[in-house]
Amino acid sequence: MPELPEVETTLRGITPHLVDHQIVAVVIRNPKLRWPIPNNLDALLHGQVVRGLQRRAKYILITFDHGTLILHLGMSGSLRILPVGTLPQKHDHFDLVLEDGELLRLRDPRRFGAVLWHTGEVAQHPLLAALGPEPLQQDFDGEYLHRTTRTRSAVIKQVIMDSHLVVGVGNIYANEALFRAKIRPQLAAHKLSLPRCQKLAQCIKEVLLEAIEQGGSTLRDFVHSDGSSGYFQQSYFVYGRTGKPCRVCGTPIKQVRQGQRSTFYCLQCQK
DNA sequence: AATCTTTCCTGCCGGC
DNA sequence: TGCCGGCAGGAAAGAT
Repeated sequence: MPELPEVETTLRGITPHLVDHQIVAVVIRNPKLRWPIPNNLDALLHGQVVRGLQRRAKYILITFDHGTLILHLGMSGSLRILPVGTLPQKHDHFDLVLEDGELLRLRDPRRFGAVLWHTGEVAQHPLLAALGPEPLQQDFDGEYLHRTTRTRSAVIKQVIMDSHLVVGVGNIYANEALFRAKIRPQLAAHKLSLPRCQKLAQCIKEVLLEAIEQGGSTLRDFVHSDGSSGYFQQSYFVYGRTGKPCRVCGTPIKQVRQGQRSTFYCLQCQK
């Protein structure tokens, strides 16, 4: 379940192992992800040097002189740095082998992830071109949220999870941010006042930043370890806590269904 | 068997 | 009537 904080933590973990290193082989064991992994990647990348890594939304972008490798972890993907020769396990679909004896390995049991190649300006890739602002950047703020929700009659939780409006807010952090902002998830987006939009934008930033910090401390050695273990053991205020007492007021946490997703909230704290 | 996860796509709606 | 933004629902795989 990689949400933005886990993608950011992964990016920070793998970056020093990749930047300035040369690709000596690309291994595709199963190309059938959300879209097929291009079968000419080995020819494209052999001998090329990684120039940099970035994150855009939940995409990891690996920059080369002649193009960009775009990775997405989907719902179940993880990336690890391992010594060359480490035996692949069942869902290890893709490796980038480096000249220094390490490799980057993608594991993705549910195969909703992606490995794509793009030449030219990566921001213009069809998957990236229409994305909204990054939640942690300054151009995402209460004024922006207020302005862009005036025409939106959908419920606020759905709207903050819309990647055209703002990227990187998945189900867990949408629930947590709304709790922190004391806003009912089923409120129509256009009914939120400017002050409440400001509060919500701030809370989205806070929950994501705190999760990134926690990821950084709990997953410091994730690169060589068993992947996601531990990361999502952080304690939530509402997510997954149906029927348990609200950590603020004690009222049992309610669970409802919104757009095929579970929503958790406190009837007392959120209005 | 239902549920959970991400995000793109299709089809439909109402407003102008 | 045609266009468009907005919105709901569906789809993908596998573990539990």
